[in-house]
Amino acid sequence: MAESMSGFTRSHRCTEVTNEQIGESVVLMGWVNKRRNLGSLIFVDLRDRSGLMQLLFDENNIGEEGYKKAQTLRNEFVIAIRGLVQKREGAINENLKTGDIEIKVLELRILSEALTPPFHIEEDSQTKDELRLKYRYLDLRRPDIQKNIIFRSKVAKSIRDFMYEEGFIEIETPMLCKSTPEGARDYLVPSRVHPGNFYALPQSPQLFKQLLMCAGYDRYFQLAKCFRDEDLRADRQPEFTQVDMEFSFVDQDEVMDVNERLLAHIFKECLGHEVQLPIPRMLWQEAMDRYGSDKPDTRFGMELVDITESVKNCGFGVFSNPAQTQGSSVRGINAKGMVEMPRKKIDALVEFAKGYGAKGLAYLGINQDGSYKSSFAKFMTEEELQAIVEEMNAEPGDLMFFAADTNKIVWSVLGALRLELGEQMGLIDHSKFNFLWVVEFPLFEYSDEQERWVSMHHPFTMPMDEDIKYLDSEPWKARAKAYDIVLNGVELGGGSERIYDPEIQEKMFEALGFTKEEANERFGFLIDAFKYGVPPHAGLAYGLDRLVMLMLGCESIRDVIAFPKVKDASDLMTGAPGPVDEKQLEELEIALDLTEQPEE
RNA sequence: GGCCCAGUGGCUCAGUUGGUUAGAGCGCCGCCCUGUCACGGCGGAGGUCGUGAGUUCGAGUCUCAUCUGGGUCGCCA
Repeated sequence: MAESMSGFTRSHRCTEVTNEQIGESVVLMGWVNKRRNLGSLIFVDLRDRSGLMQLLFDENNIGEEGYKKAQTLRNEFVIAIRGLVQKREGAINENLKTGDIEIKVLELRILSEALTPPFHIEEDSQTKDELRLKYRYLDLRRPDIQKNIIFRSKVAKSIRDFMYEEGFIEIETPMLCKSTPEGARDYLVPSRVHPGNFYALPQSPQLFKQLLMCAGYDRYFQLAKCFRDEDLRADRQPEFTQVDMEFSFVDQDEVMDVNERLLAHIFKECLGHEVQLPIPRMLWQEAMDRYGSDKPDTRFGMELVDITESVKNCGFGVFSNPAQTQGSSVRGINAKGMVEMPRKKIDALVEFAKGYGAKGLAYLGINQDGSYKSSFAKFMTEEELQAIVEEMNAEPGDLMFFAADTNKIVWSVLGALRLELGEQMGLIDHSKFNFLWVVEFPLFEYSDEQERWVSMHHPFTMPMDEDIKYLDSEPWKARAKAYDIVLNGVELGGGSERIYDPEIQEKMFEALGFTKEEANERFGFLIDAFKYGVPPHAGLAYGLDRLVMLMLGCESIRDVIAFPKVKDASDLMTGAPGPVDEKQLEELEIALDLTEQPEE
């Protein structure tokens, strides 16, 4: 039977009580973290979000009835106590912030009893995710998760402080939007009032923030919930939070400047870490050539080397054929000192490479005696091999891996292999925060699925001035005034200058294969808005979840989201998504046509 | 949609080449204990080995299917 807390007013959180209060009366409330019953003496570690405080129950202080009640305490009971702060008689617990004091309890109320939880409420839980997420409300009690969630709040506040200071206005944009089939899949919301019509949940507030610039708000920001109906990853959830911002009357450099200072502010404020400014910039092309990735992890080297020229005429067809093909290449990375890698491990890396589209992965090791250990040396002359060794800057003891294919595949394979080897070889310093701007992205990329050119960023991204001429004829050559901010090989955010010239916008739509009617149907309101006076504008958006994850060194964004979803985008705790009543569907005039019968 | 990994008391795990009654630590329950803090001592309960087929004299162990969770490729303007 739950007792009332009436008459009790909490005076402190557990770790807010200090030696200063010795002799004073305090009222604490919280959860029983641990009880140690010594017979005529009971110790209880009381837990709240601040930490732990030891309570002492002694029949001489609390009386016979109170002591009996204390004997019934179990883990996770919610209690309120009144007592006196005192110095510990026994040993001091160095592991606790409050390790040299305790509360001599004079009165106990059991506010809520608790079942034995299905797993221990403790730091560094080894419990399966499945169980943790089903009982997320218990998982969230764990001190390390609480630390993460509280830290996230601190980051959010730090962002708001900075943005307000810089003259940004926080404005909310709608959750119920118009579906625009460009980009990720939309989450759809049926309209009751307009049967057969649907809202879409925003993938980002992109169009609204551009309209806010049209409307003269000058500098806008928002911590915006965004939704994408795509498959999940360790760093991807179907709903996530963006730090979204847009500026008027600025160019790329000013956006980058403000954001560098924002990042420096957050890291200083929340971690006490100094971010070295300015953050280095790298061209997209350079990032791909050197790291095989548009989000390079610059915490270690092992860069890609292009050996296309030197294998053009070699006797190994796997190399010479792509080397002679436009848009293909042969490149390698050098795993220094790894020639002793067992064959089994090498084979595993070959399989790993195949997962990224490679047909195979060639390797060349130089033994200490100068002889080769290689999958292809027998197809080449000594001179040809020597040329490769020289280009790769290799010496005895090294093991090189090569990919030969289209550039796209070569980059993707070696980029992934580099990260894998970097991790395996322990080259990555996990205490580092390496920021990097990647700039001058291609404006378009070819979609094999849609068999047309699509925007790499979005259709409102401004081409680089000197590349506008390519829009009609050679779109693949056009670069964008777009920039990504990368931290430790993770894409933190991205942005661009936007098109505000209707002529260029029209050319963009043409290049993307939209007819005027289609463009009007999808984005008419934006095109119209631009006819009424639009300032040059640019913006950027970060993934807040990823930012917090990286700041805390977490492996998954689920560790910094209070109620995350699992791999198939369902919520193990609430069971969402679930079926709805017939009546609800009738109101929406929706009939289901399920090819697969739903489970019971 | 593809590939890889995992599933054994409440939790985390062990379980040999297929072979008696499936073990441990923690937790839980009971009794004892006045300075514990990984409290200690004694005793106890608790398992259709994710599920379903199959191979076998015999399956936690082997095969197939399936479910659940994780990672990843595709996908993510």
